Amino acid sequence: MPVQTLLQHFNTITPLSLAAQAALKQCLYLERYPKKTMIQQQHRPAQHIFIVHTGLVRSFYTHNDKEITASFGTPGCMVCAMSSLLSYEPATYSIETLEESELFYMEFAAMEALYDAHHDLERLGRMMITQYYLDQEKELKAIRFQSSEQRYQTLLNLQPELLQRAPLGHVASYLGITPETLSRLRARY
Amino acid sequence: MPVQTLLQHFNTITPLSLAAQAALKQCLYLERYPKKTMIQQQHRPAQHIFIVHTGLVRSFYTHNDKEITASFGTPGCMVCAMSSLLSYEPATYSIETLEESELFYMEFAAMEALYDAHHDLERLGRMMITQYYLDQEKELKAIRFQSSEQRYQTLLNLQPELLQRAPLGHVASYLGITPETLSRLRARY
DNA sequence: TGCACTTTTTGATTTATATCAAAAAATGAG
DNA sequence: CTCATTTTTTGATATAAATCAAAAAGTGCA
Repeated sequence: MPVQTLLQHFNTITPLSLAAQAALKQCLYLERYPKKTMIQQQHRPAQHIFIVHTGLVRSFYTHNDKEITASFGTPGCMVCAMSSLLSYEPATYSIETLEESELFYMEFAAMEALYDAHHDLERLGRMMITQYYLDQEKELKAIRFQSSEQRYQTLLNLQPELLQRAPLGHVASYLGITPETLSRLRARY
Repeated sequence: MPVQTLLQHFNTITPLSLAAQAALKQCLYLERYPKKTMIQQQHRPAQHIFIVHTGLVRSFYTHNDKEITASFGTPGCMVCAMSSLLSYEPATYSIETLEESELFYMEFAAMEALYDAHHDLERLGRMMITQYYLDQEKELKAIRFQSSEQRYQTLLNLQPELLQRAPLGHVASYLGITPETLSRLRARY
């Protein structure tokens, strides 16, 4: 039963009471989506948090009519239009599956309602956003101080399969470089 | 009584019970520091959160032996070695006053202890780190998509006084450019 | 008040990566 | 399977900003 695995995972972030776990479980759904399904549309209110169970998704936004990949989601990853959920404004991010995927989802509003009733879930929320902050800080420093080549190599070390499974253009914008530059980097390993 | 103003400010972020306010008040201290005082040293454990009451401070880290200004703190700003507080690792950030300043400070450990006792303070913590996340996201996009000149002009619009009060080199690294480039930008307004 | 030291300015050169352009390869619908 | 469309590769050129270098201006201490 996969929901149980997910709760287990949350429990390692911060211990959750049985009541909190039960309440959370009530709000979590698992669904299968075909390849190339848009599960969150730009300009519509962001409502859901997704957690990848199987498959591959990406979140992206547009800048000067170009799609910029913000993140890839592999099993275990939480993917959502974070800034829109947090600010309650229409989403600037879209999310789509790149492969057939099974995703947990829950209403963000439901999560917020649970915060009121369960102090430990509020703590979970705090710790998760904290982790997002720390990861983003790393990303900021990578963009500022590392060359295209260094960022490419980091990805190659940490998630080599992404370069096979995701189109080059998506990976390029994720790394903050043009497809041409990534193609050339790849040519000389 | 300035602590009262600060509590008021927190109250606008999320409503705090009187008990929570009283507990928080117990942990808050106000102190005056002369210009150029290091209030947080790199490599030492980060222990405090500072909130600027008067004056000007900056937080910075070193990269390739160069100091990089991470943020400036003006009255109302919270300044801390955030990532070290959150990760419990020795600070990679230093913090110093650029002018004589009055700062509120509190032990981060005390804040964490208060989280256990006061759900509403945990919420305050969650909402504050959330705001940090959203601000950092803006910064990341500015670095990725805006030119030096655009970032300079944004600063000029939002905090023109910083260019008078902080040394050019500090502002340059804050903007992610070299002092030479900033000097040239400034020359042609 | 003068002198060492630091910061800022100005100029010349280099460089990484974007942009523009077009060919080659891959993909997918009918 | 075939053709249209999209993606990737390859090449030539442009450019913003870094780097290197040195002069000028500013700062503070003795």
